Amino acid sequence: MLSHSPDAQHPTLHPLPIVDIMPPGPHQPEDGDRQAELFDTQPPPWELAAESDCEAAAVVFSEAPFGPFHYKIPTELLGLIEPGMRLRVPLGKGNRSVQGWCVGVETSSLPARSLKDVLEPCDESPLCDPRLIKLVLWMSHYYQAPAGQVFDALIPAGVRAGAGTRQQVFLTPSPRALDDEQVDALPSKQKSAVRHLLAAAKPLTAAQLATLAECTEAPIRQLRKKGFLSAETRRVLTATGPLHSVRDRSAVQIPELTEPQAAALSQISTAIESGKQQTLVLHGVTGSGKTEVYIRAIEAVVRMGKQAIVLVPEISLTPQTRHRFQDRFDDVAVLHSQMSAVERHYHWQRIRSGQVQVVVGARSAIFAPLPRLGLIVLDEEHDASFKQDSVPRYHARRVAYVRSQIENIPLILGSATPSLETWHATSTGHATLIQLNQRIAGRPMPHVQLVDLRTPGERSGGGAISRPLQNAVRETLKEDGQVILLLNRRGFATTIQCPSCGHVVACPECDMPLTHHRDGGKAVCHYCDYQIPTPPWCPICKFDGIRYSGLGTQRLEVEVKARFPDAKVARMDSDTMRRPGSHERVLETFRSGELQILLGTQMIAKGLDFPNVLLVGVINADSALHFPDFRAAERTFQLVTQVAGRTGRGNRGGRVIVQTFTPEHPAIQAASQHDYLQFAEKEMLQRRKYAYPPLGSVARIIIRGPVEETTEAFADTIVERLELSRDKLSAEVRILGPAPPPIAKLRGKYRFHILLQAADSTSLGETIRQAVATLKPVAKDDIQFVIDIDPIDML
DNA sequence: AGCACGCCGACT
DNA sequence: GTCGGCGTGCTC
Repeated sequence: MLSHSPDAQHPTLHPLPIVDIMPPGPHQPEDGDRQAELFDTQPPPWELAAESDCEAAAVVFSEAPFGPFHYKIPTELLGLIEPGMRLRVPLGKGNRSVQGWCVGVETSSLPARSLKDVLEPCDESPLCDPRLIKLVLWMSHYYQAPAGQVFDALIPAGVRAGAGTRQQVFLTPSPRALDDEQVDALPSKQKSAVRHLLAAAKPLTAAQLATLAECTEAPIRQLRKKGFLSAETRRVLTATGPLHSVRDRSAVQIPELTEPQAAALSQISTAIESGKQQTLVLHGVTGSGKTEVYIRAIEAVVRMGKQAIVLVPEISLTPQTRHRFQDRFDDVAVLHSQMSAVERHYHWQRIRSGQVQVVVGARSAIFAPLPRLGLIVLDEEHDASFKQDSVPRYHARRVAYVRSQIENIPLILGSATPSLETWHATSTGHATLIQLNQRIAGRPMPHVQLVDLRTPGERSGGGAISRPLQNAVRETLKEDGQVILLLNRRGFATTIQCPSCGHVVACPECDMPLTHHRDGGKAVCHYCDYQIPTPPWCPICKFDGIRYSGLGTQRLEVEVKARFPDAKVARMDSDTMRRPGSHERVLETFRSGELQILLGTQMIAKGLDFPNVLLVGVINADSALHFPDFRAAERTFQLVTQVAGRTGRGNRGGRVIVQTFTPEHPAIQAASQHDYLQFAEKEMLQRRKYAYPPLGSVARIIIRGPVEETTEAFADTIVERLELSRDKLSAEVRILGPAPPPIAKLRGKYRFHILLQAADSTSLGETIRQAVATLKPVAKDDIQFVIDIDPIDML
């Protein structure tokens, strides 16, 4: 790993650059000094041999040892090797040949003897330009992931493998072929072939030339042997078939901007013209027309001859979304998850060649190699899918910010419910706030009614659907309207809530809800492992029917079908939507009006625009609220606000019913009043109290192994080392755990996690880096650990 | 990850 | 005495 093995043994070479970029949020101290120290080690004696000038390539690998290691560029390869290419190099005692990524080429005085030679380049040209390499090195450092693995995340596998391409031999006339006398002396077939090749004025394959000259390949082989033709091998695209379709744009209607949209656009245009990095937060209520603002901003960028990236949550990448952009720009590359390796490679090449104006895609589209990037847009920036849950565990929002810094271009973060990180950045001057407070066409926000489930009369016979919601569904169906019912994620975390007063049993140290353990009468905190015996009655109101369980979508579906036997119902959750395309099929049926009730988890809360949805019901707002995660209130607010935004999109208005045991909770109150500001201010106080982000930094280390005891013991040793490195750095870092996470056992492995908190991400990162530097997974017990910087959930 | 080194037990 | 177990460390 780049940062795990600082280049201490090669002080005569430049250490790898670490991008000096501060994330958004509170100001963080410069750490240049501390980083300089990392490289400031005495050279080993074997390095001090006679020096001579040479060029060296710094190389990182995707597998251990991760490097960076340095290799001499042999004279025959001078000028052919550039940063961003893959190289084949010898590694280890046996000099086995491995592939690595070149991250730098340096001319310096080197102990030439001690370096091995690069064997060969694997690419004709770099797969990554210097700015993207800078981004890779920043990610590798910040997320503590091997740089080689970051490259693998950056460059699609299809591109690395050259999917859809083939090595082909191309023929060009050699000097001898230009000599008319010599050509005239050739046999007729050969003469004709040379003439055709000269006339073609471009390199041809043997097969092509044979067709042109109406001969077989035999005369062409003769010509090569006689030296009339020279051959070069090139990789070319051989895939056939429609790789991208062009849409008919003649009938496209361009909507007029509302006044607030025009005002927002003019602020964005100023930023674009400034030619500087700037972060703009477009806070627009659901249905306020943010996408049209993005499109206009991108049009301005395109007029300047530049290009843009639009990132959207995976779930929003529907044909409708891509058509909105394809309708307005000549050349849009849409990167979606169901793409084949060949398609991906094809679009990647098009993007890199500079012909694409706009790239639309999910998380990984932030790495699109546009040569003249002028703007990055992150729509629904609060969405959790922007965080990758495998190495490198990056957040596209932060990576987008860093890329916008490297490229020196504006970044637009858009949302109806901005993350508190983003919100906080607007109050510290790291970002500029732009508001869109009104829906387009003067439509009102839907009315939100809270149903207090603590009132016994509201619940009907122990079911999930209260009397008011049941009545509302009935009325809506009678009016030929459609209904969306939202049920929160499946209840694997069983929190303990009193059905009488709504109280939730929480940890005194972390303010996290305790969850009930199946295998004993214990209630446990998943942050710090605080434990108490499960209370038999409510500690506040003494009610003795305290409950522990959640509710599943299947059960709800049965209930809905029983109560509304005449309605057509469809269920949408991760279980029923496993097959690609099934998602879109259900939505299409719903749009057509064939279905009356759509039932589902969060995936139905986002971005759907169905004018006939007159009622949205939230079955259990509390299960998200009492999830053991410091972002639970934020999630609840976002969820309720977003799902409420699915109604009132036509001329018939719409309403929302939210069922809850705690209607007085600030997140639920604020969501019911469509009041983001109220929510953000209240929630910020909570975060401040416990120094949770954005008022502090959080990291998490997950340890997993097949045996519970040894896994926990390893977690304990990590904690010891963390404490040691914290004290050595005199960093103010709070270390919690190890504790069992909400998912304590996954795929047969026991899991533990350690949580770390600090005021600034630098000291937190450094504490982990040093603790883990010489630590390796216990291979014999099959115990592994993962570092998650800025975790987005704690499962 | 792979490969060497090295330090203890069972064999020709 | 040596062959071989796998714990530890290094790979430019």
